[in-house]
Amino acid sequence: MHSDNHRTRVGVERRQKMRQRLLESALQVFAEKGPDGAVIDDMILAAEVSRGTFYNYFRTNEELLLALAETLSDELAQLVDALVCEASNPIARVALALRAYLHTARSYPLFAAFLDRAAWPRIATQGLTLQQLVRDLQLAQEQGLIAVPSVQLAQDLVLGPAMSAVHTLCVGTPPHSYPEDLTALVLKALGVAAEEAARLATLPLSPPQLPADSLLLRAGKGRPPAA
Amino acid sequence: MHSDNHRTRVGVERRQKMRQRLLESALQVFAEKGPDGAVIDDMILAAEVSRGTFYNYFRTNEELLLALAETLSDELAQLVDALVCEASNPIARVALALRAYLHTARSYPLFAAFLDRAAWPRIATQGLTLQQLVRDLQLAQEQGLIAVPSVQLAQDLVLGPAMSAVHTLCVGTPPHSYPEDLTALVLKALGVAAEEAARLATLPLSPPQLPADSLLLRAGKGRPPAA
Amino acid sequence: MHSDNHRTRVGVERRQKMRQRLLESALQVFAEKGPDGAVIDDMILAAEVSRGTFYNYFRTNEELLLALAETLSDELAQLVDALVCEASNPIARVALALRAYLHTARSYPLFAAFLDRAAWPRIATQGLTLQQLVRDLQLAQEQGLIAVPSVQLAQDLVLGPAMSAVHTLCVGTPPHSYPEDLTALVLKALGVAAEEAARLATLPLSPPQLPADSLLLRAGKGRPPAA
Amino acid sequence: MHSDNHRTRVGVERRQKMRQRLLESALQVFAEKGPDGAVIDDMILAAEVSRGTFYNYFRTNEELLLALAETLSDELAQLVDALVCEASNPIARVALALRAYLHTARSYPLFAAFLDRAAWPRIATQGLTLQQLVRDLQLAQEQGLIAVPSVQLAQDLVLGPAMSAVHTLCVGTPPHSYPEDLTALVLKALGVAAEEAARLATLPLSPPQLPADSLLLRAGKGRPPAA
DNA sequence: CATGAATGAGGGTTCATTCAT
DNA sequence: CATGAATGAACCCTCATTCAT
Repeated sequence: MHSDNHRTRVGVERRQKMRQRLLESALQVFAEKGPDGAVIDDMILAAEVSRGTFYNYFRTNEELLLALAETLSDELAQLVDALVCEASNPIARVALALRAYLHTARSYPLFAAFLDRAAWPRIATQGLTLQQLVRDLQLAQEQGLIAVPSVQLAQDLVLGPAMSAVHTLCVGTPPHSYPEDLTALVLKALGVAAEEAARLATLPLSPPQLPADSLLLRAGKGRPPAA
Repeated sequence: MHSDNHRTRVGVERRQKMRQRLLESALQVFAEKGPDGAVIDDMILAAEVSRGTFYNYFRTNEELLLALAETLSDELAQLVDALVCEASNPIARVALALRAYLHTARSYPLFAAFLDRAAWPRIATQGLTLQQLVRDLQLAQEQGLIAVPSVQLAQDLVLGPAMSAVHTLCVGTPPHSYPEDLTALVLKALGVAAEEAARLATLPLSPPQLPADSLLLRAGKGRPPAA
Repeated sequence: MHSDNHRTRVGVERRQKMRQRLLESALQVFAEKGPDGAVIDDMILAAEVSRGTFYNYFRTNEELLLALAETLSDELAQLVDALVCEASNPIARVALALRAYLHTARSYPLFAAFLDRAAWPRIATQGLTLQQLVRDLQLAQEQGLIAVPSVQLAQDLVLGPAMSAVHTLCVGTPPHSYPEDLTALVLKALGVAAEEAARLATLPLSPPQLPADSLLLRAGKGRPPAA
Repeated sequence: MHSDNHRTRVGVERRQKMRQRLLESALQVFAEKGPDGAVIDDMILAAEVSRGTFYNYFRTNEELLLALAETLSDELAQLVDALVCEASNPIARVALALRAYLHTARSYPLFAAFLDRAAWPRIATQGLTLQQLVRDLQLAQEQGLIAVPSVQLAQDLVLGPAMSAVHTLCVGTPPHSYPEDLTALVLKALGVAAEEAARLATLPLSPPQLPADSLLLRAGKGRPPAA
């Protein structure tokens, strides 16, 4: 029958909607209270759903946190990939990714707060789209684009400042060029020559592309990304 | 009478002992479970004291955490100060402090784990002896020893990698020269010339001096600091 | 849809039931142990509910006590009002209210015990239906039906003996006419002439009317009110 | 030896002092927090003694409460007896006792607060010197000085208003003649003729005599008893 | 005796999870 | 599926009591 398909499809859509609603609320709650301070009551109050509904979608708060991290990770990966695919070499990709990450954190304060409170080390390590970045560092090293004693060290030199900068973005309003400044200096640490670092850190950045139903867009209400 | 003084002194000493015992256990527990996973029961089990005793010394777990952070901060500050006082200029002091921090983290895995789980951003920001480091960065900038767009940025470039490296130390065993390698690259990021960075990152480091009743010594049982 | 209303209504009813069950148990427990001796465990044991359920209805034991006092106060007020509305003048109403109060205390020993243990001064003052009584005393004074130096004094002369008599009812079995005897003498104290006092203290008292779901009825299982 | 006696005597005196100090503090604490809200910590803080010392004098808080009630009871009895011994007949003694009780409550607010919070029904019944009053009521009835259906009823008509008046004294400042007014009306309730009641309620009241080390005097700092 | 640290039972409160409607 | 009441384990905190010094 046709109506069965219809019923099913409508049902699936509604399920998606509810799931997104929960993720959206979760982002706000986790950003505000941190992963250990947030309790299920906060979630259902924020989402204005019943307790039972929560459990129809997630079995624990931890599972919700992971789902949220995964969703954000995917969106971020999309956003970064769109930029990075244009780039010819690995170190340029690293520079673009780092800047995109910081710009996103600045444009979406909830995202930044979430990263600042929840991400480290629980999340950052395990997923938040940094796999590609690590691979690019590896390639850059192999291709002689950077000169570091070890790729591990390169990671600490990229991720550490990134993390720290997210915190800075959360508690203050650093100058407009902060992402680019930081990127340039990080590249210098990796052994890129000063002029090349400056160039790579200021490559034109096409405006971020987020899917229409993006969590960041919905929850963030983001400030307009810097012109 | 003399006995009153004696009684008082003995009492004070015993109180100190118990307090240290609690701090010692707390370091282990916080290192293992993190500040949000640790409950008071963990503390009193680890310290083998009664529940009431806990409350005779600390009103909440949070207060214990702060006391612990303060104690560690003080010890670390002592340790760093002893090294740093020899240094002639601010940027050399930054290099020494960073290396000392990482060496300490490597020598005392409990300390590293504590930092990795508890320190960011709850602790690192507010106290863990980084005040001096921030001041030195400021001075270095003023004296033209480093060249960064802002001191805030310099902070992110020092503290971020430090934090990240502590995590690396916790989960793996990077090469022996990791602290020096990282320090050299961080200095390069700050604008120090490569040779000067290498020199500053390998200044001789006198062995760490900890007070006899040091928490690190007692709780850490630390590996022998690398020769 | 109709089912939503139904579901809601059923839910509300069940909530009411549970609340009444808790109040009923609370009356027994408070009557037995007093407001300061009763702990939440006593409540949940008596009501045979879980600890969590208690907190779904009341946040603290004190809040339960207040809710109970309010409920009893309301029932008592209803009961008294039904009698008193027949009365033509304020002093007659005072007499009827006083007698009704004592009869109720005698008919419902749990109520008496509760009053004896909990009521003074925590409850009596603030609510237990005595507002009307105070107003009637005021009116009586204004209309010259009683002659006392102050209404405050009149209050002490009515409420004091009432309270004291409740205690007497709790610990012994005074003669059948105790409420009427006491009422007559109290009226005399207020300046009512002896014969008039006797008359007012023995006006016919229609049988008490309690709502079907009355707490007194359910918890008290009351002795049959004296014929 | 003589010194042994000396040592013993000095010791006994010091014990008395400490005991009185504890009782004095206890009166303040019980008056403020009530018997169920006061904890041993309150006592030792108020008395500025150590925890151990408390237990050298009283085994529990309840025991302290009883000792305090007994002490106050004794002092009150002394005070009342001194007045009452002059009185020729039982009903005059009742009047004097009631007035003395209320005057004392007014002069010593801590005493009044203690009675208001602690006395009923825990204390009043069991000791606070009302034995004599009950006996006098009995005698008065036997001698035909009062006319009440039962002595029990007479008790409720005297003690109830007394209690209630203490509360009134605690929360407000009734007119100066309140004790006498109340006494006169109570006597009328008991069947004393109006003029006789007025006369008995205004017999001259010699100033209260308290022992030099009276608890009331020390703790109360009493307002000067009304002229 | 005075002291105050140590103890642990008792009681309060939260919150994740289940389940009947 | 959505709902929200019921549950109880886990935690937090207080405070009476003991006891070595």
